[in-house]
Parts: sequence; C-alpha cells; structure tokens
Amino acid sequence: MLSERRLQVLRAIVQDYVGTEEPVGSKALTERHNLGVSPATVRNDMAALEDEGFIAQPHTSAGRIPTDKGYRLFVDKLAGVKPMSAPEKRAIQNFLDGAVDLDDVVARTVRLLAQLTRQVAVVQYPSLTRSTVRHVELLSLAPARVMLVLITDTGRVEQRMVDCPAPFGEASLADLRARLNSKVAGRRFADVPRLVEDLPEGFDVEDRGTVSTVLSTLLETLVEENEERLMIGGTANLTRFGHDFPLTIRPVLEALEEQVVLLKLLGEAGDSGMTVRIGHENAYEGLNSTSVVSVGYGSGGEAVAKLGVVGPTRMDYPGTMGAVRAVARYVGQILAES
Amino acid sequence: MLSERRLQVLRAIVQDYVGTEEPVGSKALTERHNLGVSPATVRNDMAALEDEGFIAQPHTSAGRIPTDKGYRLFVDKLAGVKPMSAPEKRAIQNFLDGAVDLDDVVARTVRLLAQLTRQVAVVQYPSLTRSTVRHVELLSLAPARVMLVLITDTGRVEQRMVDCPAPFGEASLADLRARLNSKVAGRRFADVPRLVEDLPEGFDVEDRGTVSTVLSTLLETLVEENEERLMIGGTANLTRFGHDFPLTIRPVLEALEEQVVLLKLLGEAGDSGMTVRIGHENAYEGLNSTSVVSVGYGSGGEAVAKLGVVGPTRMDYPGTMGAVRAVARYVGQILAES
DNA sequence: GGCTGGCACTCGGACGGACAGAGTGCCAGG
DNA sequence: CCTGGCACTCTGTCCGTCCGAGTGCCAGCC
Repeated sequence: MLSERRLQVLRAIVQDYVGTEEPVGSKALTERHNLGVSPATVRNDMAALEDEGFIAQPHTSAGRIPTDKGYRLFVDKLAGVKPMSAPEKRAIQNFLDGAVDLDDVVARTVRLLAQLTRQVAVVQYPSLTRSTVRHVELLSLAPARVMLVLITDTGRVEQRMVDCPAPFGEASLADLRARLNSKVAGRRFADVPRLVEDLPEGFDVEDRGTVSTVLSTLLETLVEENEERLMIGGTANLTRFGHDFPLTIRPVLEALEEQVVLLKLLGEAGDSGMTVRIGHENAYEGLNSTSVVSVGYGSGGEAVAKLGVVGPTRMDYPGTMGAVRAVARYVGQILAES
Repeated sequence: MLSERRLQVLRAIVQDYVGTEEPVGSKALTERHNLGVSPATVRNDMAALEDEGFIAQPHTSAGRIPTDKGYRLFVDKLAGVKPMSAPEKRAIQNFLDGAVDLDDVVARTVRLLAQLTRQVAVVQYPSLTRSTVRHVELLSLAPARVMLVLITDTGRVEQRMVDCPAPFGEASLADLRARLNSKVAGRRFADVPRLVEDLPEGFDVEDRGTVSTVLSTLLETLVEENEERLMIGGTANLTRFGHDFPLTIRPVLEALEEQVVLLKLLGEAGDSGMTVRIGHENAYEGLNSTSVVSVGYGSGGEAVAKLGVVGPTRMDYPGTMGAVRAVARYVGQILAES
C-alpha cells in the first residue's frame, strides 16, 4: 500500500501535468505544493510510484507523467467531483430553459457541455425503450396505404408507411385508432407487444390482415428505434489536444462520426452514477488516448439516455465530472417539465 | 489577354500543386507536362502570371502556387467537370438505394459525399418552403390541448403543441381535420396561408378561437421550419488539410458547428447549377482558406435544398464537382421515387 | 529507518554554421 | 520569341556544441 504522502505526490503530479501539459519533475513539485519534504524525497516516492505503474517518464531524465492507471487511482481515490458554482448553475439553467422542443434541448445541451468542459460533448436522444407511448395516430393516405405516427412522452415522433394487404375503410381505421390508443397510451414500450396481442380478434375477418400489418409495423418501430440517435458538438476543442496533432486527432474524429461506436461507448457505461473510462479502458482503439466521462439522465428518477464528454486523458477530471453531472441533472429537470 | 500557352502553364501548375501540395517550379513543370518549351520560357510565363495575380511564391526562390484568383480562372475556363465513371455511378446508386427514410437518405448522402471527395460533406434537409403538404393531423391530448402534426411530401414530420383558448370537442376536431386537409393537402406551403384564411368562418362561434389558434400555429410551423436542418460528415478528412494544423483546422471546425454559418454558405450559392466559392470569396472568415462546392438538389426539376463539400482551396476541382453533381442527381431521383 | 544534501550522469531541445538543392531573374545569342 | 547559361537567393537539413532539467545513488544526519 502506498503511503499517504505518495498519494499526495501522485495527486500533485496529476494536477500539475493537467495544468501545464508538461512532464513534471521533483523540484517543480516541491516548489508548487508544500509537501514539507525535499525534492530528493519526492524523487524516491516517484521511483516507487513508477515501479507500481502509476507514472512514467517519456524519456530518461525527463519529468514524470501519469499513466492511465495513475489517472484511475486519482479519479477513484484522490479527487472528488468539483461542484459547480452558483452562478454557473444559474447559467446552465438559463441556457437550457430557453429550449422550445426536444431537438432544441439536445442541441443546447451539447453546446453547453462543450462550452463548460471545453471538450467534445456527446448527448444521446432520450431513448424510446424506456419511454412511454403518448399517442399513436393512423392516417389514411390511400385506400390501402396508412401512415403510422408514434408520439412518445419525451416528445419524439416517429412515422412509418404501411402498405395494407386489403383496402381499409375510414371507419375501421378510426376504430383501430381508438382501440389501439386505449390499450397503449401511457404504457411503456416494453409492455406494448403484450398489450396489443389480441387486438386483431375484435375486427372483421377481412380487416384482420391489415390490423396485423399495422401492429407489426408499430412493434418494429419500437424496436428499430433503439438505434438511438445522438448529437455531438465542440469538435473544435480537439485542436487543444496536443502538439502531435494529425495522429491523435484523426482517429478521434473518425470515432465521433461512427455513431455506432459512440453509442456503444455510452452504452458500456454503468447504468447509474457517473462513469469515467480512461485511455485504454476504452474498447475502441482510436480513443485510447482519450477519456470518456458519461452519466445517465432522464426525467424523474429514471435514466432514459446518456450524455458525456470525450477529452484527452490529461483532463481536469473533477471539473469535467462536475459539469457533466450538473448538466445531466438540469436536462432531466427540463424533460420532466415538458 | 493571356496567351494559350500561359493558360496551359497555369493549368499545369494547378494540377501539379493539387497533386503534390508543394510549390511547383519551372523545371518540374516542363518535365511532367510536355509543353514543348524550355524551363526558361516557362519562367517568363510564370512571371507574367504572377504579375496578373494568378500565382504567387511563398518565398523568393521557391516554386509558385496558385492564388484564389488563379483557382478561379482554372475553374471557370481551364477545367471541366469530371464525369463519374460507370462503376462509380452504380456504386452511388446502390449506396443510396438502401435508404429507408428521410433521415437515412440524408445520412447516406453525407457519408457518400465525404467518401467520394475525401472532404467534409454538408447536406441540407429538403426545405419545407418549396415542399407541399401531404397531410395535417390533429390529435386531442386533453380537452383544451391539441397536437398538430404536419407531414410533408418529402417525408418530413413536424409536430407542435397547441393550447386552445376553449375546450374543443372530438367532433369539432374531426371536422376541422377534414376541412383543413381538403384545403391544403397536396398544396405548396406558400399557398397555405391564403387557402385557410376563411376556414374559421365555417365553425360555431365558440370554436372559432381554437380554430384560429390551430391555424396560426400551423402557419408558424411552416415559417419557422425555414430554420433548416443540416447534416455534416467527413470531418476526419480535415486532417489531410495541411501541415500547419491547429491554425487551419480550428476555424473550420468552428464554422462547421455553426449551422447558421453553413446555411448561409449554402444559401449564398446560386439557385441553379453548381457554385464554387474559392478561399476569400467565402464571406465567413474562418473559411478563407477553404473552397465550397455546392449545388441544389430536389425531386422533380426543382431544387428543394442544397448539398456540397468544404475542402482546402487546393482541391481537385473537376473531380469534386463531378462527385457533387452526380450525388445531387441521384439523391433527387431517390426523393422523387419515395 | 526515513529524510536530506550533494554529486555525477544522461538526455533532449535550442542555437548556429555549413552545405546542398531548387528555383529564380536576367542576359546574350540563335 | 525562344533558349541556354550564369549568378544569386533562399530554404531545409545536417551536425556539432552547449545548457538546463531531471534523475539515481550515496553518505550523512536526525
């Protein structure tokens, strides 16, 4: 086990390195943090920390920089979450309060996160799986063509065309619309399949085919839309990444374009509480020199989606975590209100 | 007026520079293009071209590179649009044919453009202004709360909440729905205001307030949604930009995040035919070292939105223009079919 | 036993001069 | 009007030197 002072040294190294972006040596450390010991002692501590794999030297005779393992220890044991200041909280609230619809909420959240953390922000649209159905609308576009519109409690709207096996009258359509809504309105997506199971039975034989078709399209929509959408922003912040640009930035940009990768990334994160994935802890190779801070958010107590930021492993973890947590909290409130 | 040979020299300079990314000298030129004259002659021509402002030297005793004015001449007079090869065309068509809905069409188009041109692609969603109404749906969510859903012929769906001044019965709602659709279905957005003008008159006095409210919300939606949405992709291609990275790439990333800027950029482009804006021709400062190639696309003959790519001024103009044109053409077809 | 000061060593980055190569402009001659 | 030749300029690179920061180790002190 590492002594208390060695942990302090590690904390100091992380803080200084995050600030200066330069390897930090024993002398500079004792000058900037009053550890109460001499550089020589710190050197011994550093050697020990290096043996344990928490820090490393880029070259012999250079200062030390934290390894992924070092950051991990820092995040887990040495640093808390820095709470937002009151003015910051107010600013967040004001900024989000102006949103007019779901798209706008997500767009604003992305901008806000990017600005606060000065990193790349990723916000997942509220997921359908855990949402409830507000209304299902059916429109007759042609005798044998129906448009199905699904409206969720998070304000999302999905539409699908349905080609019916047989012409379907306005009266039947109205009937189906009414029965369907009385069954599923207000219910969770997951429950819908069970609820509509026996619906076709109430209809005339010649209409049953169409009813089944419509229902299966509805179920498909519920499932398919688990391909969640997401929005990213703040990519310009990538330019602050490092000096060895093209090589570092390219894979990150590529990863950000692959929604699948991002969704996986957010998905892997734990369901409750904040998750921090540091460097190589990220499965996706292109993000091996970045850290991802993510957290679930949602109206009410339940998380319906996730948001987070992607930045260099050398980031201000307490500040970033504070911002992410605060934003998630307020977005949740906004969603609950609307 | 510049002699024919001098134009050839300019063309050769542009081509070589685009290929090598390095200033091109007189000797290399005569070696790679058989101009039939000696380097010394070419030097004279280059001096003339430089006097006219078509090319410039980064430093004394370096080769020449084209100026924005040089690229302009090249695009206008010296180069055509390089048509896509048959296999390329097929690939485009196959790739786009798989799209399942509007979002998917746009997403695929962005990816395709980015891949073909190896640059940043920007695709505007089909605009509502010139679209027509397919259907307007009204749903009663509460006695005095109606949800309005607008469906366009391009497959876009917009929804709005309407708080009614007075409770509004199901019967009246059905009535309004029917009358409204018989008036506006299939009509162009621009015509809608005129068409619904006298609708309230057909209703009972106590319902007129609500009808007016619904109608004005509809009109607002038509107008508001001129804040068009757009999608971008291929930002990873920015890493191929140049060597002096952070400075060049940052403003571009920032511009790309500002949808307003991008929309303006596309908007400025001429309405018909392809538009190429080179370097400083772009009003937005951050894009002064980039060129934008854009073109309108749409179902039928009419352009309903624009798409294009953003790349370094040093780009392969004929190839880029060919790809942009081809993609726009096929997207138009896809939209017309669906 | 742990902390400290001192010392020799290593290494990377900055500085500066020399050099080669590419490109130019100009001029005289075909 | 084109061409070959020539002198000139500038950049990028290579190389050697130097300096400073930082380390590891050791002997001494508390």
